[in-house]
Amino acid sequence: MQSEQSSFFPDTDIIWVTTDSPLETSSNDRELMTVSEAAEEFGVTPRALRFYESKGLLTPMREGGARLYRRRDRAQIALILKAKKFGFSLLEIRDMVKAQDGYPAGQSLRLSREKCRAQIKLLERQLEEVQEAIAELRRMHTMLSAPFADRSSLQG
Amino acid sequence: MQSEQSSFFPDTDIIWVTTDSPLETSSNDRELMTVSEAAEEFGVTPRALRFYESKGLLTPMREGGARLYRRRDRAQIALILKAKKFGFSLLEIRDMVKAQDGYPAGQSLRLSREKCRAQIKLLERQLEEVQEAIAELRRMHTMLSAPFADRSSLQG
DNA sequence: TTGCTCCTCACGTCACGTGAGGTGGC
DNA sequence: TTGCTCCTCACGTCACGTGAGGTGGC
Repeated sequence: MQSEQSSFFPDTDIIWVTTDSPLETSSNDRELMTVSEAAEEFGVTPRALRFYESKGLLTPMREGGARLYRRRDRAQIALILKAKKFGFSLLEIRDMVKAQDGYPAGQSLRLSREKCRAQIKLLERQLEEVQEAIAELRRMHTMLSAPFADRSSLQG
Repeated sequence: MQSEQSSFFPDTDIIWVTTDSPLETSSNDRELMTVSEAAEEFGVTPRALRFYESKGLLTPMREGGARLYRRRDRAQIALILKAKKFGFSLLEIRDMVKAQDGYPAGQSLRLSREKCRAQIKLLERQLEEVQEAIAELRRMHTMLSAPFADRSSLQG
């Protein structure tokens, strides 16, 4: 459970995922926000934010039952969405969130270089799949629609 | 329910999705195959094929309960997987499968040009997302891991 | 009889969507 | 009182995964 490392040089096998600015995605620097406001802010649904919370990714304030999202909660949301974009599951993200606790600078997700590499590989494969699909759909769209039309006179 | 069209020139707003060869993906020209054999052939699980069948996408032969996949069934599987790669849902694919009934050449999926265009747009958006994610992960991987390391001396 | 493949339920998973029914403040 | 947002169940969706329990032919 203890992680003994050099006190000066941090673990080089660990990458800390951060957002450039705590709230890079918006100019909104309000102290507190409701679910629907925060959801709106990040282009997700209130349901999604409640769901992330139920999975332990988020812990907003409460005021008589109602959720209130502080700046740090919103920074956390930004990190979650970034990790999701990277293709990580909510379970993986939860672990990355938990692992940020010991980190002094606060808002950042712990990610091993190994896992980073693996994720790049995974996304690269996805990329190829999508590129192939687009190419084929374009070819089909360009071609005459009917399969018995003479295709030989057309370039793919 | 009736589709009245020019009898000579087929509907130009319809694209027929086909596989280049009935069984392009394999050199296996056996008459009949079991679930696990067919699944193996296409790199999917037997469960997936049974699931597609339960959704009305597939109708293999039966021999005393056991499923037997003819060449046309396997050609159908190839079409389904192609459509899946294009990003269509099984529900959409089912409709495309149903719409192939009136088509004389048999194995092909009906797809409107409009929907084809929309799908290309959708995949293009996906592509950008994935490309951005890869770029950012690569940047992070290249950079020194710690957020308090001096990044200014490194190019992204 | 053992081993292998096949089968049909049927519940689990992942990331939410979608009502249902109820509360709180202007 | 009406209207709006908030809340908590809890079931639905999509594309399968994963046993559970049973059958059939070599």
